[in-house]
Amino acid sequence: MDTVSKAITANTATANGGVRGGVRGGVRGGVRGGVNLPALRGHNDALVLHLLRGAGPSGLGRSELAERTGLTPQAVSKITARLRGEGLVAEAGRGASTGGKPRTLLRLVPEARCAVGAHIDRDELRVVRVDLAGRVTADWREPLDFGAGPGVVLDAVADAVVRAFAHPESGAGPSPVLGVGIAAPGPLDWRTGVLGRVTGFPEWEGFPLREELAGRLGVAVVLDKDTNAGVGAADGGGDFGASVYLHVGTGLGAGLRLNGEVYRGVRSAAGEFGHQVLMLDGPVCRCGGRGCVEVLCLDAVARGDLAEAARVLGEAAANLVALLDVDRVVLGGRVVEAAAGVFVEGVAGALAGRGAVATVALAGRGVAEGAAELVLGPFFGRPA
Amino acid sequence: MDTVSKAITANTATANGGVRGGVRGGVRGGVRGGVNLPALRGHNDALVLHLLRGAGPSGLGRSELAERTGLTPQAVSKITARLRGEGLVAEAGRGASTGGKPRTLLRLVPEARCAVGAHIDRDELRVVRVDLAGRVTADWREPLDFGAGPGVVLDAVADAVVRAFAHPESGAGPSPVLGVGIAAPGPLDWRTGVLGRVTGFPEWEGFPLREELAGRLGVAVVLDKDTNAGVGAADGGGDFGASVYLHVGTGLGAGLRLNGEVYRGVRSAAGEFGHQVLMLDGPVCRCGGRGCVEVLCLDAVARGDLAEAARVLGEAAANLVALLDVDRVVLGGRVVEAAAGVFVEGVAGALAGRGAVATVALAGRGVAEGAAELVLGPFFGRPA
DNA sequence: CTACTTTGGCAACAGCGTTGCTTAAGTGCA
DNA sequence: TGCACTTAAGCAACGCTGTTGCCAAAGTAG
Repeated sequence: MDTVSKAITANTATANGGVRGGVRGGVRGGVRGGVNLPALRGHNDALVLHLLRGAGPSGLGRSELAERTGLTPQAVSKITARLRGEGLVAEAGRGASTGGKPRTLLRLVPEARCAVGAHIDRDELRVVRVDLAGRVTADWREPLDFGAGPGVVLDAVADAVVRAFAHPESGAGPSPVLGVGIAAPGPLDWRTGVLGRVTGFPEWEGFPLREELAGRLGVAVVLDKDTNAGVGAADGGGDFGASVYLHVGTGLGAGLRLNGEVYRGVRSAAGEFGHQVLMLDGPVCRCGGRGCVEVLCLDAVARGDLAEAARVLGEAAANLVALLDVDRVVLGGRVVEAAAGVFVEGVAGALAGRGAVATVALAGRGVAEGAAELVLGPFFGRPA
Repeated sequence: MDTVSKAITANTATANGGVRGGVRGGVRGGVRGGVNLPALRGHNDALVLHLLRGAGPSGLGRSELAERTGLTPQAVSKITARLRGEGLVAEAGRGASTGGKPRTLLRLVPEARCAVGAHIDRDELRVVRVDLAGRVTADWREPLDFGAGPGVVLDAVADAVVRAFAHPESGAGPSPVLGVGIAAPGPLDWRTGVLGRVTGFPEWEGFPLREELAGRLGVAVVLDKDTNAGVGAADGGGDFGASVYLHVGTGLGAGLRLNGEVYRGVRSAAGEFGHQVLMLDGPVCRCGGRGCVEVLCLDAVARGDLAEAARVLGEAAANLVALLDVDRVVLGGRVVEAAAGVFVEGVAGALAGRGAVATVALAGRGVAEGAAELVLGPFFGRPA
């Protein structure tokens, strides 16, 4: 097992509440553990890779890396030499001189590794293959009947992912795969990878999707709610901001990204947005409550009053922005996509003066990209 | 400057967005930086101290520390030897044998250092001195007119804190002070320590409270909103839970604790709870909005309808619990304290079946204790 | 052509946790 | 009482990390 496979496997194990030590990015993360030299090295390696990823193809000089990491230039030289040896980093020409020897620029080699992301939706499967820079190098799309149950769906997903494994990178052959990220309808337990009671699909309750797929595919698999993958994709680069992804489809859901990390809550249940009460003693919702955003918003959609639906969504979003001091609100889902302008305008209106901007998610494969980011994130040192 | 002063000063500097490296607990934290050997050592030291703090006076064996940190027993021996040399850790007898040599227990020495916390309320000042275990070793209370402005208030706070500095620990003399934590009415910028526009007290806007106090006192000062200090105190021990502190006083505010850490948002403005809209197009609130929790709840209180106030508060709390997947809701503030039973019952009712419990905060000095915890937290490796 | 500045590698070093081994201090059984 | 076994914990040597001191390389500025 090479270093990278070990890293992602161990990281996944960490996500599972287990092992630590000796992994790239092993210092930060949920488990409050001790740090030894391999963990230290993994952290610094991942940090440098992360900075180079952010710099793009033009790259960064060693001295800039030193300044931004707080390490000495000599330490950066050693770290980058290591990473060049692994093929993850390459030289990218020289920068402009600032009065002395011009710096040698370094860049991430995006083709060195790749990740696969899959979005299991209620009626469709989307799979993407992305390189280390997060760029989509191939994508697939096919109909899927989520209600057909675990057996059928698992076959379809496994087939599509294996196809993605074999897909050649631009020019050369396929890169080593870091792992597979899966986005599925919630609720589900992110730590164990077991599905919960998905509304309308009781046959999935308790199904260990992550474990089953990992067994079939033989690589690390990370499973998360589609809304969490969505918020990860919508704002992949930001280090510390807070953003919210609001999904309006058959229901309303939210993905939260706080301090630059997806927030999942103590039971993986965070982001329950649809049943926020917005009108005390209002109309009865299918959840049994009264005056939930979902019933107010979707009823308005059903009546054809999109402006009212957007206003309701905006008010709920404003609550969320005020409570969590959020930067960005990203809207997505089929209802929004069908009338993006109306919804963005309505939400932006409610958010006026609160310091947050409303945008609309790129339709289609965004959630699948976010699923791939579930794998890339830990590789670049984000807490698993 | 001794190691500890250096640690807390540097940690405070980190809170301020600046320096890193060579500090206790230097590995985790907001700034995503490189890790060198001193930072690694600081992290492991802080981690061991944290575990010993949680174990209380009975202490922990070296092998348990090894297991819980993931480090080797030998590494733990070296670390604890260092900490014993600094007087922070001491032996605490022997544990029961499990078939071999019984383990030598180690415990935190709470008197080795101390911290001071101050709660600046609108009409009262409370100051506590706490030891490393978080126990209050002395507290003071005096009337304060926050509206008298920065000059008068600063004098009063500085006097009270200096008095706390000199207070002898039980038995021996005063312990070295790690720093001072200040809780003040929000809004304020936690990173810079500058106050914002506090409702009803325009003369405080833009006042650099943290800097001014640090200059006068000559020690590290951390400033945070009273609600953030409140949530820190309410659940000081928990490592990973999520809890919310809801304060009902002249207004409604919330402190959020997510993944075991106080969440402050991108502009230090998180926890804006009072103006969550709970009744679309409801009664007009002083904030200009309509149907905010604050106007609904406080109007009910004014009418003497505490049950309705509690119900409204409960519904808003339920929104928050659902959205953030929170463990615990802690209620505080004078309105709650005046009728704790009614409010706990009302909120607990709304929370039924959501997996969160409602409790009431210890009245009085709780926020000041939380302020002291702002200083202790970084010492034990919590992100500053 | 001659300073001067900046970059970045080489070599020696200090300090971290780890490994291998030894000693200490108990339990359990004959 | 004696012996084997188990667990705890320290000593010494070690490997590997980033750091420091030094020097060569490669530009700019006059």
